[in-house]
Amino acid sequence: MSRLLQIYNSMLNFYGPQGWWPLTSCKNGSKKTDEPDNGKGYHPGDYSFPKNSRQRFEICIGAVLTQNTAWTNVEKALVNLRENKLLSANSIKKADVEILKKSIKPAGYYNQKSVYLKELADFFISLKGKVPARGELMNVKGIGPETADSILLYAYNQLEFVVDNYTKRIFSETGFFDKSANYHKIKEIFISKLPEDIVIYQEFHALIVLHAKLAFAGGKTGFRKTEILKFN
DNA sequence: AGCCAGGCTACCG
DNA sequence: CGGTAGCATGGC
Repeated sequence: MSRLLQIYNSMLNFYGPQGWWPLTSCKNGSKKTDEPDNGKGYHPGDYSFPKNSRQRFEICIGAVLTQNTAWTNVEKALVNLRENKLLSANSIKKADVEILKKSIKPAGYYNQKSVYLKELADFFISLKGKVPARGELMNVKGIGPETADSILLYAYNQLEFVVDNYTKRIFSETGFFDKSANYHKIKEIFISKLPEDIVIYQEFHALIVLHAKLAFAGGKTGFRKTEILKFN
């Protein structure tokens, strides 16, 4: 077993399954899967999401809205979008851009992100339900490597490992690769050391984010190696 | 009062 | 090409 897989198993054992991607429109065990959840919207241990096209699209726009932005702010934006009936590709496509901006304002960068959401809606509609290729996803303005992989992994259950700043920071400081390693290089390292398993890809990224949030919490001072090494 | 958050684009040399 | 300023809000 690779060291990365050992770390994954330890983290999963310690924190438990995270149930990413969080959906405001899912309620675990509920028959009505398109109604607002009264909890956080997570579905730990249930890998049957997204259950429909609307949930798939919600993951896509959440992936854009959370760029360099705390998820708590994204949730506020998603609630606003829901209240304004703007959680579907068709409604965002038709939406007045000022209404759209106002809805997503809590998630920040609303001038940029409103354009990104419009582009994303057009693209989503053009897919007609098909799974997008990574390259065409990245041709959509506002979708870079991480957002593309998040969408593919969580919205389309494709085997793409997601590399974010936390992943880079934690695993470079613990010697898995150099700090200068680029996105593709880091992604390849994880892919080469892990089984080809969607659940592992989904949970590992979620666990890394959770762990990083806790390890860095309140802390300016850099990441402490002992925090990740305890999972070794 | 700052610093930070699950990045990306555009532009710089 | 690699590097980085700018984008914006809310939480701590």
